[in-house]
Amino acid sequence: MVQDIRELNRSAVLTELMSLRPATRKQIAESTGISAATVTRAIDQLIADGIVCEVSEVVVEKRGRRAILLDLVAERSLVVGVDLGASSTRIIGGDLLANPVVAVELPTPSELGAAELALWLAQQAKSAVGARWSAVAAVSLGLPGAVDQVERSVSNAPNLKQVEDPAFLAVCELALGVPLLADNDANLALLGELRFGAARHTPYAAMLSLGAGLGVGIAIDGAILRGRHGLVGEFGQIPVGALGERLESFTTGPGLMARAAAAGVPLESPARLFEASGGEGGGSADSPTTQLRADFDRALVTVLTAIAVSSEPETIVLGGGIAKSLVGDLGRYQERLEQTIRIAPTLTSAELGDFSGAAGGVVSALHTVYLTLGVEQAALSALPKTDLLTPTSIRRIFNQMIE
Amino acid sequence: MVQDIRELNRSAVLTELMSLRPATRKQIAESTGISAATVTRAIDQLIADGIVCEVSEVVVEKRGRRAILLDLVAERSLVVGVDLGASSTRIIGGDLLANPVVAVELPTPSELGAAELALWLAQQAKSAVGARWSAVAAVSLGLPGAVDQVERSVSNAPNLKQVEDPAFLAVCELALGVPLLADNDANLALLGELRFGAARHTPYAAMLSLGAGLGVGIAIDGAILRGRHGLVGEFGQIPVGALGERLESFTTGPGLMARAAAAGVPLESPARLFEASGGEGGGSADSPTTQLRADFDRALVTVLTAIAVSSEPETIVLGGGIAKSLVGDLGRYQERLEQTIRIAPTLTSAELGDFSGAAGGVVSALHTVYLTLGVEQAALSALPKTDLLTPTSIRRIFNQMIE
DNA sequence: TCATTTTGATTTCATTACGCAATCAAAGTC
DNA sequence: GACTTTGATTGCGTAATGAAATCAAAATGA
Repeated sequence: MVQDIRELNRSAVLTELMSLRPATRKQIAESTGISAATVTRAIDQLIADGIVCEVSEVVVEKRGRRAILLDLVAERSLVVGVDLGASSTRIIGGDLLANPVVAVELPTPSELGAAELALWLAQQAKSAVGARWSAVAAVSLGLPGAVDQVERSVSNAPNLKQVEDPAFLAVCELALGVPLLADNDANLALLGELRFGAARHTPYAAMLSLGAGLGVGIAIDGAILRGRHGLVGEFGQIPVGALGERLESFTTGPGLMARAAAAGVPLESPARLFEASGGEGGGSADSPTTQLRADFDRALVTVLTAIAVSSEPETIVLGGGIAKSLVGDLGRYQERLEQTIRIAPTLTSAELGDFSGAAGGVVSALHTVYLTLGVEQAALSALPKTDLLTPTSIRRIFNQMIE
Repeated sequence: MVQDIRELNRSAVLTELMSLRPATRKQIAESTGISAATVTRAIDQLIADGIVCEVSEVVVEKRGRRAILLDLVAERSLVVGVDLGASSTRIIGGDLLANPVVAVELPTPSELGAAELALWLAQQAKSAVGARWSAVAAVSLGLPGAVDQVERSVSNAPNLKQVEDPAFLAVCELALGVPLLADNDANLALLGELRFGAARHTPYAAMLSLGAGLGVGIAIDGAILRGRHGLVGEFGQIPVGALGERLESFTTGPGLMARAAAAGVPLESPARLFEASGGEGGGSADSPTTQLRADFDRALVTVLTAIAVSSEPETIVLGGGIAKSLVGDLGRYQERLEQTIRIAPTLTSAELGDFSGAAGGVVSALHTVYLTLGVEQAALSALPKTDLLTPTSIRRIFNQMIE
């Protein structure tokens, strides 16, 4: 136990460095309360381990010896975040500071079987990262379904059935050859937005992903709330309406299409509904389209309220295909929400767009790597502290990769 | 930092003792991994501080020196849990092992103003505990409203408006003269059931309190989920139904009475609705009563589902006045829930009955006292480890107090 | 009955890692 | 060029630990 204290201090020093991020020994000593002597010794160790390096001297117009800035050795390893959607797959690779080095978007070959899809995914990840694949320390995978973290099984993924096959994750991890984390796509999208996007200013946030399915991610004090069976967030299952229809039948793409068909309304795509019904008074009153839209609106306010009272997020981030059609209406929903609940969360759109999930994968993978380096668990929710992963940096890397 | 390690070990030893609870030095050494020498030294300190005492020797048919059992000094201080309901107030006082020493039930003088009610409450608590009041270390108070833990303010308490007045808590704490914790009554009831009642076998549970209001408490891994403004659990605000009515208008006492009146059904009390409409086919089909009951059932399944997907509890405990009328119907709701959601939580009734809230107050107060003694925060969710606070022990003390 | 065995608690002692303070290092200032 | 200032490093005494030896208290059995 007496030698444990050294390990403890090493963790504390590393954690503080990660949070301040470039920092001098002195700063770390001051903010941790650990003596300068011990900080020096811990940093020596961390440098010897190749985890930390001296960057450059601070340039300040001050007397005295220059302080030396320390930082994490970003190139030490890479992580990869993958968002396997029903139609598109996005992959982002980044270094230990979440600086993106790879960003690709591919159509998901949803016709493949479980094992084939797994192999395809592994192949795409490897070829995207290229020569530096050997440096990859972890891959995090977002799936359009409920992921049981205990059993490591996937369920309720109607839009990409094959990932429910236990072989999928097994083959995938085997083919990748590195630790693979799996999670619900809304959880990862929230993690992405939480660190780099619309929710970066608050640790209490939720993500509502509206597209082919309805997914919800909830963050409490920066940590994603995961049920034992990954059921948390399945708000689409809530029965609403007199007939006991599920909420998702009013708000998801397939649900809307089915309802339109039942009402005899021709609808090419869910997006058309939002164009047609427009803002307040588009379309004739009482037309089937207006009715569909009104049902959608009511269901949306219901989910939003349910999310609000279940974890009291400061912000609810809307993402997914359908959310794109709602950007202009956010203010209206916000108003209705404020009428419904006293302290309503703020509604915003996903800033990282289609890449929130993959970006969240990077974050989630980084967290496991940080833990192995000795960063304190409790500090993870504020890490990585970086502003390198932004919509523009992703877009830049993405465009670079295309040519 | 080097002397901190001693404090660290002291905490670890005390925490382990609390979890094993009567335990010998050797057991503690083994389960903490701390050397026997250090455990002895830490225990010496704890005994000197009057926190721990040697109880008796273990009686085992074994050779060798007898091990000495250690335990917390239960009489060191008392805590009090108060559940201030709109109609009844319950008070339980217990020692550091949650052994109840006082249990009373009083009609709430709801006609009093904020300050008067506070004084009345303090007076009742003091007189219930009697001569040992000076030993009271903390009081925890459950209120029928949302309690903001940051601002320490109460809101949304329509059934006992005066507690929203900032003066209420201030006067109350002042009059009590000991630290006062305030929380939502459903949260405390959950805490009570979680440690001593229907949810004692799982750390993932929720409480649905149905009575004059609708309150929900959520526990994640044994810890009560509290939003910053205490809004978590206000599931009654969720709009359901085509007219956007709030969920609570279908399920709370006042809501049911209002709906009955609107439908022209004479209803003496909410309980009558459940007698009248009975199980599956009581009353004539399509009668207003049947309709009311059907609306209630649908709303109930909606809340239950919303609770289930928001935190994935293993058990949902039903408490409050209306829940008493539902005891016989739990199986039916359970079935409907299982049809709605894949892995449905188990529905149970509150085992501590009307005293869950006060019992939870005892737990919550104990937690703060434990923290001051040096118990590790993370261990609190499994403490106190005791089986002294039971429905029967409460009832026994309660009856003793009456004569 | 008394040495022996067994098991729990305590004490002894070498080791470890810390923090304080002195010292060294590297800059600007006068 | 001596002085001052500020950051990093090193020497040293102290505190707390763990392993092992010792003590304590019980049952066993010749």
